[in-house]
Amino acid sequence: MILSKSCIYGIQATIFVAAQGGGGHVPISRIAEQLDISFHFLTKVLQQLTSAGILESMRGPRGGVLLARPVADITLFDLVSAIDGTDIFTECMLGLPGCGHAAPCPAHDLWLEVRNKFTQVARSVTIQALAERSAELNVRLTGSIREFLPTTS
Amino acid sequence: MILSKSCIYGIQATIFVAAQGGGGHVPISRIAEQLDISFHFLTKVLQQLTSAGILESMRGPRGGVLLARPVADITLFDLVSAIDGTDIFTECMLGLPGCGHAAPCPAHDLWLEVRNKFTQVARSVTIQALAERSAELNVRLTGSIREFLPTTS
DNA sequence: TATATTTCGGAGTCCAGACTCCGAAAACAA
DNA sequence: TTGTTTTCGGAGTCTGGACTCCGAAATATA
Ligand code: SF4
Ligand code: SF4
Repeated sequence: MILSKSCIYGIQATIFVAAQGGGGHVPISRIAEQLDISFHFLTKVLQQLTSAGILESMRGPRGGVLLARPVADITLFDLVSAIDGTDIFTECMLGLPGCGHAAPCPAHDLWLEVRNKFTQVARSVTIQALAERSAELNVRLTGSIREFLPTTS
Repeated sequence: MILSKSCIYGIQATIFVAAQGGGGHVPISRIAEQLDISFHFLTKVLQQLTSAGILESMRGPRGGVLLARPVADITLFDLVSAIDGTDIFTECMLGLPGCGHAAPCPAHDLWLEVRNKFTQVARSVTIQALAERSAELNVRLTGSIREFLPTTS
């Protein structure tokens, strides 16, 4: 898996919050319930996003989290960086050690193209785009594929 | 890390074997020593490559492993598939579940481009290309970067 | 044949990521 | 104020990947 589970949960949750319209705070318990993620675990992931300035949180009744910035201003790159770090955008995908210290291996230019395209895509995909689509078809965010299968009963 | 440690070790070892010219069997103990990899661990990784038909092994004195196919015929794709599996070439890099069952998310086409480029590069990079270069500069394969630094003593 | 060398195969240890559990602090509502 | 809701923070458990260890099987050489 390219991205960690924490990261995927963070992305899903952020999309969900964005799709709620931003009227008020969304309690983490509801996000966890809707997306079928462990509440306690999701709590810690979203704490990372709040401390990264992507979400704002409030405690108490009617508390929860909301987006700290405009939806069009939050990209996949921001979320991945905040949770998994930026290594994935800077490391060699090949993983061979000792890079950049001597002449590059023959695959270098090709890998660089892949990595740059990867980064460029992550920077260009906004939460807004993802949220609009996921609002149309309310699927894609829940881990279950059962709802896509025709009901035989 | 995109590729597992096992996979990276397998790639490094295969390059090393290829760089030896293919005269005879190369003992795993020597590969492990030269590349600074745990011998017992590397043994298991190379067993995967032999069972995948990429390497051939022989026991006993003057035993070891050698390439089962021409160097120009072994690609990174082969090695990664044999050790880490093909998931990385087929999965969504985003990791969102439920894919392909309903309309794709807005990022789909972009991610597909990245994944296809990734696969294409992996298929086009041969062990021959990597081995030639690593034979020139005998570095790049050892994990240590000490040898790249100027010796002050 | 006897012996040294080397891969083969399985079992065990160690650690980080994934996930759980519990209590405390903050904020709203009655 | 009192109680309820909710995030915050830390500590604990579980699992798979990374790595170690040991004995057995195979093979070349003397
Ligand atoms: S030279 Fe480039 S492609 Fe080769 S191992 Fe280093 S970063 Fe990766
Ligand atoms: S639709 Fe495409 S990009 Fe979106 S989650 Fe699925 S595979 Fe990934």
